[in-house]
Amino acid sequence: MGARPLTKPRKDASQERSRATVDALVEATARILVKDGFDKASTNRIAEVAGVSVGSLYQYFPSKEALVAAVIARHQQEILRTVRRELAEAMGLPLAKSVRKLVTAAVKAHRVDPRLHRVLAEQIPRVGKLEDVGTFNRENYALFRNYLETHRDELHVDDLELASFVCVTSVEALTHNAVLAEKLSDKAMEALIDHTTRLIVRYLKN
Amino acid sequence: MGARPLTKPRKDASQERSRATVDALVEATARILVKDGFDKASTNRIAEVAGVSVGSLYQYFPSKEALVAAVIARHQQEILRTVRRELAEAMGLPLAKSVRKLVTAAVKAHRVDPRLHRVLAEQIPRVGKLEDVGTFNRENYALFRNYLETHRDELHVDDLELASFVCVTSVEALTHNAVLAEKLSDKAMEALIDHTTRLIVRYLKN
DNA sequence: CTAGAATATGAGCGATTGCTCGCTTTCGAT
DNA sequence: ATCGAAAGCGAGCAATCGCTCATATTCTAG
Repeated sequence: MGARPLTKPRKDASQERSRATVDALVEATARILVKDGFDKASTNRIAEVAGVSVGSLYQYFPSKEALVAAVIARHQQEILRTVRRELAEAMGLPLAKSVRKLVTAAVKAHRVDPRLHRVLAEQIPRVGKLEDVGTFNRENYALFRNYLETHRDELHVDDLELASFVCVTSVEALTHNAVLAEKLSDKAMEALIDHTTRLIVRYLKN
Repeated sequence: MGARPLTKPRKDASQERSRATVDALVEATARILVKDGFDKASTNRIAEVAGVSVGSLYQYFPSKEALVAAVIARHQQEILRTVRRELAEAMGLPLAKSVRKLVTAAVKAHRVDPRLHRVLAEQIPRVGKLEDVGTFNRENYALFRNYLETHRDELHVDDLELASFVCVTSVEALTHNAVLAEKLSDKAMEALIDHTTRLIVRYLKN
């Protein structure tokens, strides 16, 4: 018993100096992850890049996984903020207009830090049971399901559960792949948004 | 000059004994990948599981990457066989019927070895520049684009390039996630196919 | 039968990994 | 000025990694 989870901080920083250390460590982890990938992100190197000793690292993070978990949490926090901001404006609009808002929101979310997002998407499955990740995805998912309920009378589909899965999965995949292409002009990006919107609206409407 | 690619076999096996060794190594790699993930697949362990010495491993594979590349190639080979079989029957049919065939083909492709497929999808990006992977994806992509050309008059969309991206990405993501859920009944699977077909057909048609 | 080519072996190298622990420095409260 | 707690340090350990190489075994062709 008492096997403490490996993703929780070892102790929390009370003084400001230590909070700066923690920040530097998370930031260094993110930067290494983006620049060189998961494998090259050793604890020694993270500490070095953060300008901190390994010992200090292990004062606040019980494992390498915990570091990555912290990076994920920070990134998701940022994304959720972005999404909610866009989402609020969409709720009142008619279906076609609001779907477009949602798609735009998804694009913006992926643009928060595309390269970090890519690495995390690839590596998250390997960071073991990471309760926050599942929670985060369910939150996104539930948010959209709730949106569908709101527009229920305008929809043709019967199974809202399935419809949510279809929409969220498609939009996520499309925006994810599109943003990672990087070399897209604004023109191309808008075309992508147009098509994605059309895809979803036609699927839902009758 | 002369920096030989790390994914090509070091030498090819001419006798049958050595061909068996190579097979055992690839098979062992696949099994470890599925059971314990990429990180746990050390060359020493692969050799051990294959019932072969590390030395023999390095006679045929110049690096760990080459091993994984071989697993990928074998898996893709199997998938391509599955897809082509289904695809041939779809070409003549009207849009609605043929799209359904294509979606079914995608599902079957993902069902060849779902758990291996998952690991590979996660790890492929890390196996460096792996020319065959890109080639494989483009083949899939081109195949569908070609299909769209065939039905051009039935379509509303103008930009076939973009339309291919939208369709392939969506269907791939939907089937991938659905198959990985694993606990789906046949009933649920059919519903998923229905919805995916509807999604694509409505998007394309006018 | 024999020689040489093909194949197989595994101890072990140098490098790197995640991480510990004894110790020092800095801080805040008195 | 003092002192305990908080924070920081970094040499270095045990484990593991990918991989080599000198040696041994098995095959095939003449």
